[in-house]
Order: sequence, then structure tokens, then C-alpha cells
Amino acid sequence: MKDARQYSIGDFAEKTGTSIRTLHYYDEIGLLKPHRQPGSGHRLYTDRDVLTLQRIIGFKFLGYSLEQIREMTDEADVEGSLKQTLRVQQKALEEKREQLDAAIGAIRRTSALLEESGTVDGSILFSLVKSMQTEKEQRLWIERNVSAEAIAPLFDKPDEEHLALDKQYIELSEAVKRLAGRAVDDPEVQELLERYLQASLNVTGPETLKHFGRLEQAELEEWNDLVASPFTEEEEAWFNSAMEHYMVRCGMLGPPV
Amino acid sequence: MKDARQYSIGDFAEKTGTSIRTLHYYDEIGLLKPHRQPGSGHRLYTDRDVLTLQRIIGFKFLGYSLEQIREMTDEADVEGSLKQTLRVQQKALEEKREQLDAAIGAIRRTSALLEESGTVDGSILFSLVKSMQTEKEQRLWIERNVSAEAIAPLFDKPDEEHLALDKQYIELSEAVKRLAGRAVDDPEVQELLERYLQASLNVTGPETLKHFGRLEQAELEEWNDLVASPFTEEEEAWFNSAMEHYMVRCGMLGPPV
DNA sequence: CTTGCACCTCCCGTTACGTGAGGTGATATG
DNA sequence: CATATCACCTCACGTAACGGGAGGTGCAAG
Repeated sequence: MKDARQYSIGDFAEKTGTSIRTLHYYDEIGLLKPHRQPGSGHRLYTDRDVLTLQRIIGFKFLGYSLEQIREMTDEADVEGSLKQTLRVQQKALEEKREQLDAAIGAIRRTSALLEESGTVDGSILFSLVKSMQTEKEQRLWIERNVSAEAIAPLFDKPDEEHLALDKQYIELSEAVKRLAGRAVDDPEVQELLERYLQASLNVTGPETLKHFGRLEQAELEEWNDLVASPFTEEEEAWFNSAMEHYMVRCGMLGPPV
Repeated sequence: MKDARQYSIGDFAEKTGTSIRTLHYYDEIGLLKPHRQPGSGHRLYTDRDVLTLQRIIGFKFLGYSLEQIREMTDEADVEGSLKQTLRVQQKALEEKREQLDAAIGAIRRTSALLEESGTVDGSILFSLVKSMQTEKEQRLWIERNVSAEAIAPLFDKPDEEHLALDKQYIELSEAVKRLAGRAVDDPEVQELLERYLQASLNVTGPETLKHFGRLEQAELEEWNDLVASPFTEEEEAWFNSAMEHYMVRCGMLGPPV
């Protein structure tokens, strides 16, 4: 009387909401092997197979791979190994979620920027995206090389302030691209550089900014791997020489050798 | 002078932190095609390729497929289409995150149960997991077939209460499995049934419970697709007849035909 | 007789690469 | 000068979890 009901693969598929192809596949990899009708070789599923499939679907929902599922169902110590693997699984899923959150956040910021700023230079936009992408590593780097206290005021800003800063970054970068090549003592250039320095000061605070000035070559390279410059090499070179000129003029730096 | 620097694939890979194989692949699918050294056929990357790769990596971070990235970089209207696809992309990622959150929540609940309850019958555990899996659909179904007000008290409970209910569900189900087959007028059975009804009442409230009693056959089947019984067919049959007996005895139901 | 149906078994396609296997030209070393 | 190493090249197979189609089989109805 037990397991009296048998289902053809079509009926079973409909009953369980699984595709026939999936059932074929589970059979193929040995995850759910129905027995066969002696003559025709057609698959015959029983009520026990319904339970097995429920389990498989449940595990899949929890994020396990079919390979893992098979290992777990083969294993004898179901409850014990489950407790263990659940912890591992939780870690893995939470890591994925962090990734997802970062991406969603970046999309939100980028969308907001595009809504407000109209058209944005591609290089600048992607330098921003890269910065969002590496935010976590940036935090760690600053914690290691600057200080742990410097982190929160740098990154944990309210949304609107974030947007304002992003816009400012775009505006300044566009200005640099516009003026690149001009004489370094052009008054417009000097004014831009002052705004640039002011903005940097506002973002980082004087303490952290000074700290950046004292970094070694190797450390600077590490940092440059984490952020992407929005400028071409030429723009970058021009910007550096202009900034040097500016700082010498202000007495913040001795003249170069 | 422009693009004076050229990189062999090895140098380029190191500079950008991308694997050689990945660069081969991007070349193969036409995503990043460096030019070749005339004699040897070796790939030569320029500084412009660095920018292109930055873009690709940025798009990947935002969750786009390489195919989508290629389409977008081919397209002329970069900014316009970006705005559009960003919205689509955001929707897609947020849906993924909902999935992830559901899975993480289910793992947390299951872990908590296993910590406290020790060993748990597999059928019961997976009937719970399935219930967590379909929670969203359950909400929608109840909103359609019962009422929108019934939802919040049913699902939006604090964590500890959730845990307590899960434990109660396990305990009652285990009791049913233990007593299955006993005479329906056995006093222990009758006591269990009373506890069962009481628990159901506590969870759903009398209004919703009554509503469930008035459901049509087709509607019940829909509901049974959303939840999984922890019982075998025999246990289920026994439970139904016992419950009928109990309700008749209490005068909640007329005798069967 | 043929059509249709439900089932069967291959087998190719998907994504974004990892990981070899086997070949070539240039340089460094015995 | 022979050889070992090096960086590069081009196939080409493997991955996870199926989707989809081709081509074949047995059985019931028109």
C-alpha cells in the first residue's frame, strides 16, 4: 500500500513545478534517481521522491550547490554537518550581499549624478565608479596608513552631502581638463588650484591631507591602485607642475631643485 | 609622443591587476582588442587600453555582463542609454538582494532552531524551510484571499517570537508523528489536538482561521503549493480524521455524512 | 495508415574565464 | 655553438545548472 502512487515524469514535473529537463539532469548527476519501468525504461517517481525533491529545493534556496546537496544527503550525520555548513553558508551569502550592496549603492550615486549633472565626461565618471568600487579597500588602507579616526568623517556622510561632493569632484575635474595646457601663472589657473586645495581640505581635514603629503613613493603607488585618476597623462603632468608652482608661490613649498 | 608607452601582455596584466587569460578572452570576444606586433603577433597594449579596461571593470562592478558592456561601448549615445540601463540594472540587483536576504534569514532561523532544539526531524525542518522560502508568495496569497490586514500580525513578528513559534511548530508536529495511528478518542490525542487548535488560533487569530475553514477546494490546493506538510500521507490522513472527530465532539462541526 | 503524444537519449549552447598542452622566437648560459 | 629558459602564441577542454532541439520508440485514436 505504501508508495502505491507512481508518477510519470510529466505528471511528476507538473505536480512539483519542476521542469522535465531538470528532473533528467538530477537523475543524470545522481541526485534524484527514480526507478525505471522494466520494459520501456520510462522513469517512475514515487511519493518518496517528492520528499527528496522538496529537500533539494530547500537546500537550493539556502544557496547550496547541487554537488554540496548530494554530499549532504549522502552523508550519515545530517544534523551535525548541517549546523556546520549553515555557518559557512551564511558567511558566504553575507559576503555576496555586501558586494551587491556596494554595487547598488554605486548605481544609485551614479544615477543621481546623471540626473542632476546632465552629461558627464566618461573618464571622470569612471574614476568615480572605481572609487565607489574600492571604498572598502580605501577604508582599510587609510586605517593602516593614516589613522582609524580619519575614516568615519571621510566616508560616512549623508547621501546629499555625498552627492554634493561627487558633483564638486566632477566640476573641478572638468575645469582641470578645460584649462590643461594653459600657463601655470594664468590667474584663472591659480584660482582653480585654490578652489581645488580648499575642496581637498574640506573633504579630508588638514591633518589627513598633511599626512598624504608625507607619504613614500611605494605607499603612494598603493593608493593609486585604489583610485583612478580622471586625467590623461598630459593633464596629470600639467596639473602637477601647476600645483607645484602654486604652492611655491604661496610659500607652502620650497622651490624645486 | 602620444601613446608612446606600449605594454606587452604580461606587463599590462601586472599593471592592471588583470590575468593574462582574461585579456586573451576580452580580445577574443572583441571587447578589448590591442594591436599586434607585426612580426611576432604579440599583443601590444597602450595607455588608451588602460582606460578602456578601467571602464570595463567599472561596468562589471555595476553588474553588467560582458555582452552588455560591449553593446554599450559600441553605442554612440553613451550617457543617454546609461541612464536607462542603470535603472534596469538597479531593479535587477535589488531583486537579487531580496532573494539573498530571504536565504540569509532562513539560514539564521534554521541555525537558531538547530542550536536550541538539538536534533530535528528532517521532514519537519524542510517543511519549515519551504515555508520561509515562500513567505513572500504567502503574503500575496493571503492579501488576495483573506485580507490585507491579516498579513502584518502573521508575519511581522520579532525574532524571538518567530523562534518560539518555530519551536512550537516543531514540537506539535513531532507529537503528531508520535501519536499517529492511535485511536482518535484516545485522551492524549484529544489533548494534543486541543493544543494544536489553540496554537493555530494564537498564530492566526480567530477571524483568519475561520476564513481558512471556508475555503474552496481549488483555493486550498493553491495554498498547499505554497507550504509543505511535514507529514506523510498516512499521518496526514490520521490527523484529518482525528481532527474531525475532535471538532464534532466539541460541537464545532456537524457529524460527517 | 498516419497522426499525435509522451517518453527516451544524445548533444550543443550558455558565462567568464582557469588550466593545461604543445609550438615559436629571443635571450642567457654552459 | 648547443641548450635551457622565458614570454608569448593558439587551440581546446572543463566549469554549474540547466534550456532547447534533433532524432528515435511505443502506443492509442481517427
